[in-house]
Amino acid sequence: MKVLLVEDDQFHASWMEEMLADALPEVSEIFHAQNGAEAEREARLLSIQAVVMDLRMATRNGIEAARTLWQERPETRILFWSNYADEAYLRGITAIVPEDSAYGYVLKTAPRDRLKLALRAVLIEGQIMVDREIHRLQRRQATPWATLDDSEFAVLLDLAIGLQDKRIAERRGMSLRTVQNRLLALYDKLGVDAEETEPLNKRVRALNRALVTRILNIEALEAAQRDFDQWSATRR
Amino acid sequence: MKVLLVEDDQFHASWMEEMLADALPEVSEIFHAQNGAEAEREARLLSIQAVVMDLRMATRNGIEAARTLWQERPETRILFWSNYADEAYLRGITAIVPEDSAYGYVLKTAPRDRLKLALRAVLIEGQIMVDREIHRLQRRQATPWATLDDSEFAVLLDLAIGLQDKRIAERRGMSLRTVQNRLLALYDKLGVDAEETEPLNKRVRALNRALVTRILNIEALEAAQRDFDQWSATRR
DNA sequence: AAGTTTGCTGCGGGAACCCGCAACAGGTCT
DNA sequence: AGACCTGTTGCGGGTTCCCGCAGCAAACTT
Repeated sequence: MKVLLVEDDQFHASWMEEMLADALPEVSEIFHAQNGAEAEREARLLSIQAVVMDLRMATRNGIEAARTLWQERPETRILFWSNYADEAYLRGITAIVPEDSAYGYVLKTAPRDRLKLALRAVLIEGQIMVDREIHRLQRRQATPWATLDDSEFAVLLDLAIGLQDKRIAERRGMSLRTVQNRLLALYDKLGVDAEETEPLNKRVRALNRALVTRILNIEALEAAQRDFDQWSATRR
Repeated sequence: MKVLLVEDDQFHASWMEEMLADALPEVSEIFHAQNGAEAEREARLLSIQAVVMDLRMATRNGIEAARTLWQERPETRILFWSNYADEAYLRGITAIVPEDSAYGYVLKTAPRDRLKLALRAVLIEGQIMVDREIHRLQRRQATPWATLDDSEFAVLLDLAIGLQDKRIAERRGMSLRTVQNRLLALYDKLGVDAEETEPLNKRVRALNRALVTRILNIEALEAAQRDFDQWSATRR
């Protein structure tokens, strides 16, 4: 079996190569890409069906690359491997994973055994496996058990790129007042104004809280901007 | 000479150890800390005067640790060593570096030679050395040569944590209108509304742009929040 | 010395935002 | 069927924000 390793940090790359050789004897060849663009090219060229993918890379990040890979060959198995337990990454991934594709998400800080387990589960067995740390680390200060639903998350993204209520309403096909209701829910769930003595600018505060709690990260902002630009181009 | 290496990624740590041994024969002992808190403890205990410090760490980041170290022993020489060329880091550092202290900032992607050079320049010679990549990478889309001055940056931080105009004015000792003038300058320099077709929420947009251009990062938000909490505690 | 620039400030108004109140639709429970 | 919950929408008003206009003082120019 051929495996493509996408990772721009050489130390992590060589550690992972070693790990692959150790954990998966059925791997015959390991290919290596330094960024998302290379990954897309190599996967196409070599008919890769098993990938270990870093998320944060300089030129083209793991989620974008994965989207392309899955568009071209939905049965590709991808194990995402990241330093950060950002919910934004997880949402980004689950938004693009095709029906019945195998994928996984492991932290780079995970112990050796768990990583090996994940490699086998995802790349060989075709299972889905997500490091539970990712959920655990969240919701430190945000009101607990308050998960954003998809429509709230969509509004959060629109808020984050700076759209006004009216624009969000247009884009998402809601009335102005509904958008504002979503925003109220967001302010509540993100803990805006909770136990604050002074009044704050709620919109900015919501973005701030979303970032600090890792519900969003900067890459998610960039991705949201691209989506919006694309949508707004088609609409005129 | 004793050197303290503060780094929570084991691969990077062992690479740096090797690099230190190779580049600086005058180093007699290398100590190792996994995070900022450990670093403060060990430096105090061992009278460390030369430090190589990662910036992004789990429990206590490099800038906070450096502040403590420099408070206790201002002549400490610190080489910061980071994956990211965020202007926010650089501002954070220059805000806390004492008069005539030696420090440096090198990217982890820097070639071997440049790293060795920086190690020697900062730790042995006591010079100041900043990787020029850091400035180069900035200002992709922000209006060029538009550097924020200190008071603008301060207002940006206040905006970022969600303060309203009136509060910012109180905190910074400016009139309301002056704060708003600063905000106008910020909107301009950050490229808010530049070549946009639709009207946006300027405050949110400003924060978004500051993050995307790496003038701010999430850690800077967290730090600003702590500063503010502290300030607001003393004021009542 | 008179003119010019630059930064700080108040005033005022239009737009956006926050949000309570109430009406209404569709689904669920008793 | 009637009571009830939940999500959507309009209305209205108090607040904050954005920003043009203008006055003022200090610094700088000619």
